[in-house]
Amino acid sequence: MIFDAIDRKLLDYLQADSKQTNKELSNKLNLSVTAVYERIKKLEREGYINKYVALVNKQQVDRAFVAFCHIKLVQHSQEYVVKFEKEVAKIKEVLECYHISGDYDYLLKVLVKDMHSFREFMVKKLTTIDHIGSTHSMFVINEVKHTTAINI
Amino acid sequence: MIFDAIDRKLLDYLQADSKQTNKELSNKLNLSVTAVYERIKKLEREGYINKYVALVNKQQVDRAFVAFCHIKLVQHSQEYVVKFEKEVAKIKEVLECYHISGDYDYLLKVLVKDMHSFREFMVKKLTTIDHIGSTHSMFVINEVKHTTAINI
DNA sequence: AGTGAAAGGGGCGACGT
DNA sequence: ACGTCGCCCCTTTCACT
Repeated sequence: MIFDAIDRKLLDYLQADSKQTNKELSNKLNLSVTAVYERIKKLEREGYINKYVALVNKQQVDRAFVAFCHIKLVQHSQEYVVKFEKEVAKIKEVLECYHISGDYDYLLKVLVKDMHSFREFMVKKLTTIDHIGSTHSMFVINEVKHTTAINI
Repeated sequence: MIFDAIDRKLLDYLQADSKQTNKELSNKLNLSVTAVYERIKKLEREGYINKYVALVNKQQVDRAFVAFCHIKLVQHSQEYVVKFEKEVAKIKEVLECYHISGDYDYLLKVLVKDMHSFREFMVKKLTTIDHIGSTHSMFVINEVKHTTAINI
């Protein structure tokens, strides 16, 4: 499949604002509305675009406290790993979880209301998962940059 | 302003799929189309919804290699901090940058094509920024969970 | 792949409850 | 705050290039 400079621009625009009309996009890209429409459908069909979502302001919904948690398992057997990953994915405060290289096994991004809620999260949710060896938490002091847009 | 259970559900639906029509949403919420419309406009107006975006499949656009970089500055003077933050925000491979507590000052999320591109990124982009003391990189082996949706 | 016209549906405003 | 009505515009398809 062809993926040219126009497609790249289109993805750029859609990653910045998916509510633009095809007409607006057609102006920016110097194409007809139908051409834009066809290209977008192609990008969706071929899996370039996963989905369209609304991004919520975390301060507004009382989830302004962001923490990253490093986690080490006591053992790395298949059984422990699978179980941990299954359990952690269920926790709603955990937006992201990565199996990573380095001193720790996992890195989690956690969103809660405040430090008190974080304590609750640690005690009642995270550390109730079996086989966790040790954890190390880092708190976000300031969000310098945060985008969902991949620059292609 | 009132923010009830229906608004919560609405945000939930829109965070999962923002391309749903108000008609579909009205069915799920047992409301009229206009009521849904008014509520969404209210959520946008009050800043609950920041924006609507397309989420791109990183494997499809050759950015499947994800790394987290810890960074320590040589000094923490206002000048160094401001300059570092300004420079790092400009780098297109850096999707996220957080000022954090702990041993290191910053945590970066970096998206590149492969290990070779990562090296290029480190040598040509990141470490050319002044005042960086030390860095520590962790590579993502597996993405266990990754969502943009905040569970309210 | 791109264009333009035509049909169908949804966004959005006015008004009513 | 929610519901009904109606217009306009956008999405989507079709025929043609």
